[in-house]
Amino acid sequence: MESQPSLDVARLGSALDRLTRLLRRSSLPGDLSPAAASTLYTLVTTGPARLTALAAAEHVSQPAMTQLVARLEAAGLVARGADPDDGRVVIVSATDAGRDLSLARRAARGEVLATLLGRLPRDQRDAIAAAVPALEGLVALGDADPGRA
Amino acid sequence: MESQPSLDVARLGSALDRLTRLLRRSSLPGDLSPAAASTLYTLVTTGPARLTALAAAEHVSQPAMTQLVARLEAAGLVARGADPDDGRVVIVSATDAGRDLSLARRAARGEVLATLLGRLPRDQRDAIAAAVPALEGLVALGDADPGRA
DNA sequence: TGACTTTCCATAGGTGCACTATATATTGTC
DNA sequence: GACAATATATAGTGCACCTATGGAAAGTCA
Repeated sequence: MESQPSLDVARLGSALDRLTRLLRRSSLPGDLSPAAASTLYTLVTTGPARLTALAAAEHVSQPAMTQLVARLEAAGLVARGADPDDGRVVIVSATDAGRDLSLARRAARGEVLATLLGRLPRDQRDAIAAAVPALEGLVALGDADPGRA
Repeated sequence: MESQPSLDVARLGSALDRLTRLLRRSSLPGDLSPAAASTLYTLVTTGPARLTALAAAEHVSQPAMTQLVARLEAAGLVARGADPDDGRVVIVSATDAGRDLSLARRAARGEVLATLLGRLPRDQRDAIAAAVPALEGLVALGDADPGRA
């Protein structure tokens, strides 16, 4: 463990956890479960996907994704289509309403974050801004290596 | 909104969300639900508390906290005690086993984070280290103002 | 071609964990 | 000693996940 005194992973982990719970309980439009919101977000940002691929991407079982998509479809947020080349697969895509809702939620969460950030001292705000690419890099590493993370 | 081009709140929010989900699905000892883990963590770090206070702190209903504490008690992680001055209240405290488990989970999550951080370029790692106090400040702001966040 | 295996999705049954509404017990007030 | 307020427990309900299994379509090979 190359533990650097300047980087306390326990503090970082705790702060990340608490910050996310803070954002999660902020009121967002749409009343979606975390998994539903994440799935919709994935569909909006990366385009249509088949059910099994979605389940893998969201780390839920395939039956859970079938149910989740059924709920989203009932809410008019996604549509199910057929693959012309393979009669088994279901192609899930976000509807216009789904896209709008996802973007609205993203914007609302951004508002909350922006409000909090605006009350932070300038140097701390700058420190967070400087860390954003690094945090994204961390996520990319974790996604690429699901075994360890 | 004083939107600075250097701080994309949407990117920050997305990165935080994905990072937390990454950490959440990493295997931790104890098999606790997120709410249970958070409650145990609160008890370990801030000491014994009454049921209603715990429910408020964790943002769940009082019956949900009653159930949660019952599960934690059955697992031997917390103990329920009486208040000598008020026969109605239940004082919940972490047992030694609960304290050990919570610390072990915190350490395990730190390990995962440390592993990921170790594979990040030095400058990015430094950027995250520099942002830790600011992230903690953000959490403090959010906790102090539950209305907006 | 026809049987076998694989892949993709749906359904069934069960569980965990949250919620609202309500009951019970204790405390403080008049 | 009623009465209101507070702290917790119980009942009933619903959502969202899981494993196990079923059925349909596609690929494989004698």
